[in-house]
Amino acid sequence: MRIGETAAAAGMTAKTLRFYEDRGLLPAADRAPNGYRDYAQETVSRLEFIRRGRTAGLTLAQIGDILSVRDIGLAPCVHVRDLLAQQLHDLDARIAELTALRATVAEFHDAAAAGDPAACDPERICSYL
Amino acid sequence: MRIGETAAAAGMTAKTLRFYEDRGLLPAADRAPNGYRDYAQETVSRLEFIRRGRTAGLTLAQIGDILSVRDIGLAPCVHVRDLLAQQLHDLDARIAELTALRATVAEFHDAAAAGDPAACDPERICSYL
DNA sequence: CTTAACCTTCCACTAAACTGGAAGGTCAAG
DNA sequence: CTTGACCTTCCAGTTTAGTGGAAGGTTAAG
Repeated sequence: MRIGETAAAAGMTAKTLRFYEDRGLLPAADRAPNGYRDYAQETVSRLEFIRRGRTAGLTLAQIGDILSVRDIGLAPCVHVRDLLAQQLHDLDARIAELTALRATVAEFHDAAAAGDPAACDPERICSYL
Repeated sequence: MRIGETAAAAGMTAKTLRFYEDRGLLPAADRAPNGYRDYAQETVSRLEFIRRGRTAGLTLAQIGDILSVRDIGLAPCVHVRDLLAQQLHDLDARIAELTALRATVAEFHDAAAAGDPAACDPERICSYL
């Protein structure tokens, strides 16, 4: 697959893939005889993993750490295991923060929904926003 | 409360509070006769809310939107309600992404933990990392 | 009455994660 | 055989969220 096709499959741009390669999140791609990057199908999964991590608020450096562990083939090394345990811990904390935030926003929403919607003219731009 | 004390209570720096004020996330603080900012106790909750949002990966602009709705006093306006519904939807999507990511990392971790930790000398820096 | 720890404003700088654009090569279609 | 849509490298600019530091005011403690 060429870079544009691969990027589109992962919902990214070709620029972003070159950037990720530069940052070490993607291994240097194979090259076609004409010099074009040639990606394997699995690259899309890798990119989707990166995207999930980004959406979750991880930095590219953190995602890179996780990927480098995966790339090693999951050697039974205490350091690798501990790194992953740390990542899990961080993710749990992040999920807890997000859940707390959701609860707070849900309270705001319920209070707003309790009011009479007819009290606000839908034709007019809301004067508050 | 002075700025440093308030910032410390929320786990931030005074610089960050001034920055948030500049960006409209904090209303302009009352001033003591000497010109120092004087914060109310509730400011800490507001800062904690901002911090939760940041940890969750929201931008300051998104957090500002939520806060401005809260500041209005939750008027029963369809637009306000819809904005909050959208925020809830976004938060749910983010929680789902994060949960999926956690599952993937947990798989890596379980595979790594299944190996024999004794196979790696804890004294040596892990050769893989 | 000076020192230290606060505070003030303002301006510049940083890091992360892209994004745009220039200058040029490749290749299938008309 | 040229046009258009790809691709290449390289370098510069943008946005977000701060951080650092200068230059100076305030106040409690020694």
